[in-house]
Amino acid sequence: MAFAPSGCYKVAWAKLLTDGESQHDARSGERAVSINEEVYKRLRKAIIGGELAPGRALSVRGLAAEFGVSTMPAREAIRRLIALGALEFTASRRVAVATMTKEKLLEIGEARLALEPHLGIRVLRTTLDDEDAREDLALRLTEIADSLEEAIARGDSAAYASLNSDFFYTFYEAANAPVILALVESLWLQAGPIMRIVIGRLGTSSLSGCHQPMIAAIRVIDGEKLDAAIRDNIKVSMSGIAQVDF
Amino acid sequence: MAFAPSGCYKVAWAKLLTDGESQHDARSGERAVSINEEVYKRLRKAIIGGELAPGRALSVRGLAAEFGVSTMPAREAIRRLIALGALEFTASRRVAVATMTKEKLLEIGEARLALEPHLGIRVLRTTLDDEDAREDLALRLTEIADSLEEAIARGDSAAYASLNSDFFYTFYEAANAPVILALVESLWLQAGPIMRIVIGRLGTSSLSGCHQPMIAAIRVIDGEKLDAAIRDNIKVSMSGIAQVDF
DNA sequence: AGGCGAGAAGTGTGATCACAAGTGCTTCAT
DNA sequence: ATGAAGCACTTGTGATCACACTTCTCGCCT
Repeated sequence: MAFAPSGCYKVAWAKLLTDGESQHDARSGERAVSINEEVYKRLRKAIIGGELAPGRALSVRGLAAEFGVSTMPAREAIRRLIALGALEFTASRRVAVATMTKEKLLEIGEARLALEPHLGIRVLRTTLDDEDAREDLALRLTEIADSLEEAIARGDSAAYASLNSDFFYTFYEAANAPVILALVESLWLQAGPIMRIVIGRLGTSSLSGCHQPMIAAIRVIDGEKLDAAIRDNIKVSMSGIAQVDF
Repeated sequence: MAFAPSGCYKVAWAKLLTDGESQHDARSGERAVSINEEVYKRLRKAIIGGELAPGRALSVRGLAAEFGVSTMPAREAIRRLIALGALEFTASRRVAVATMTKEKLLEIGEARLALEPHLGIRVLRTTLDDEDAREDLALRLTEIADSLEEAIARGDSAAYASLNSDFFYTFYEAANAPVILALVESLWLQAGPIMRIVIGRLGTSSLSGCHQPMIAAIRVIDGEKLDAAIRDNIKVSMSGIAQVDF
């Protein structure tokens, strides 16, 4: 009954719904985030992490049942992700994870190349005169990169996809650029599902060390090197996706 | 009762709700678009056209009443526009047209400069070996540009804002790049309201002839000239906005 | 007369029900 | 056994109601 009408195979991330720290509004009542926001965030994480295959059917009622909520929050979360291009309607007006086409892939790569280097430069700019913040960021990124290397060594493509998104999220959030970040997030939401499949198919071995140049460029505050590192990273990802057939 | 709780001044675009060709599904039944889609499209048009001032309060029930629909379609349209950054929550969890800050403005300008030239190049590419399509596009753009000049001559900033968005929409849709277009659309949705105010304040006189270089570049299929024309246009718009205080 | 508190109206959010349309499965006839 | 017709179920969409919270206003008390 994994929030899809048919097929209904139990997915591993179903536990995400229960082990998360959501329901404890009894905790000092300091923050009352809406239910639909919670549903949205978890669904988004699942999509960016590639835990849902492209074309994967979703349904309002199924998602609501899976999250133990009413249909309304599930509806709003789904509509929100549709607006961001992560989900889409099938020919019969049902909801599914957006499928990838060669054209869409080229567009996503082009847009990522156009936008993400700007985030990188902004990270350097915001941390320019705050060495502590810069070093803290580098350390956090190194930590994630280390975990990434472990995932690569294990051939754990699921962990890789999740950690890879964590890496860029941590990095780009430091850019302090919510508008551009939202655009990039939309792109990641669209690329996440197929990315996960590609990694699983091509293996993680060729991805070792991909993130080190970025960290190094941050440490030495070299905008050109950072720009090149980001673009290289995007190109590697996108060319990897392009190798699979749709 | 213009879909806001207080203030409630009658807005000119209220007629948009009634004179549109929405309800006639009796017409050959070829297309049954959902109500929320209709509400969304009209609200989006109003926002991009700058007919709603930044900070303008909206409400689900007010919008529903204005459109003569139930609260559900209004809700979904509002949530969708929130997801795209056009609307936002106020401190008291009410919905309003997103306000502009200097930081957001810089980000929007940066993103537009990063993305829109790509759409321009794609327009040239898609019409490269189809002179008829290219000339047709140029003619349609010229038509809009002529109307724009009339609006400028009249000092009609409302018509200018609407036609200007029509111009770019017509142009960018020819790029056949839905993913990138969606990103740009999000940026326009965020810039629309403030843009309209700026035009109204600074006047339309300085904007004459802004669109001709783009049309000319299309006709001679000159990518570099088109790129420069687009960037110039964006810079003019953004510097205009930057002149006003928030 | 002026400040203030209680109530009324309005808000977003969530839940539930109704309905048309689509899907797939069962079942009956050949 | 195989085909198709019919039915049961699921789907998205829209409508309506309930509820907690904010805001505004009108009337009351000092």
